[in-house]
Amino acid sequence: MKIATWNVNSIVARLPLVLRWLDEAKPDVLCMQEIKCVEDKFPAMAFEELGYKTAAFGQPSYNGVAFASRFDIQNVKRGFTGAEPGDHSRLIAAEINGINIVNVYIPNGSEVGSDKYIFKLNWMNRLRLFFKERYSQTDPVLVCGDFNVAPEDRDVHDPAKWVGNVLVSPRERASLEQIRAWGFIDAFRLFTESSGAFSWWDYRQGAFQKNDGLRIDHIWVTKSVAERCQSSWIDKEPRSWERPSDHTPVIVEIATGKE
DNA sequence: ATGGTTGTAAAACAA
Repeated sequence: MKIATWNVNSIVARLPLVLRWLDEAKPDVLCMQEIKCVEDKFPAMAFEELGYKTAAFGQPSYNGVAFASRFDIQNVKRGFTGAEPGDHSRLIAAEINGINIVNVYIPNGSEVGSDKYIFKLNWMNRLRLFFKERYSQTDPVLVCGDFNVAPEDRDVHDPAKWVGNVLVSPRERASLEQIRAWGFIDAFRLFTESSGAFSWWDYRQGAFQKNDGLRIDHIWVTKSVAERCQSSWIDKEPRSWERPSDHTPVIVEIATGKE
């Protein structure tokens, strides 16, 4: 079973690339972030024509998360429990083929110390509590998405250049580690220890051509899922296509016993 | 370079 995560940066603008990638990479599940549209505008039919069911949680213009899956998408949960009006659409969870998949778009944070930075840290704390209240560490749980944090310096092309910036600041990294410590393992790091593997490159300054990127998109799994992970990798190719998202897909292959 | 690029949506704002 192949599960992928991709911040598509507008599903309406990116639909041709997303469909092309689904056709070529053939993941069983694609978790998307930044769909940037309400559910009514989500192009569900285009996914159905490729054999994918969908579930989306959107809002106008910003944020938004969605699943596309060859398997049934069961027990869909949109947003945190106790969500309030005006909350961003940044989390969608569901049970897919026996795995509890939580698809998140963690806030960017803008600048260290800003209101948006505090909002990011608070949102990450709510995410930590979401796992605590909803799942057990022995459950098969997979959380993936645009975490907007590079966990370590080896996840940054030029760490010195990023000191003092969001995505790498110590408080964000500590908050991310608190989430991970509930019971997650970074699936990508089960298979690749080296630096230089990134999932996002800024649109500016030819960052992609210089591989001046960050690894901020992640797939984390609980122990029972980790034991079934067969491989995990980043597919850089869609970042090189015309009119790309600034992110590229991260994939994990999980044994289900049905293959 | 207080710039640079892209998306939404129609002027800033978010990333």
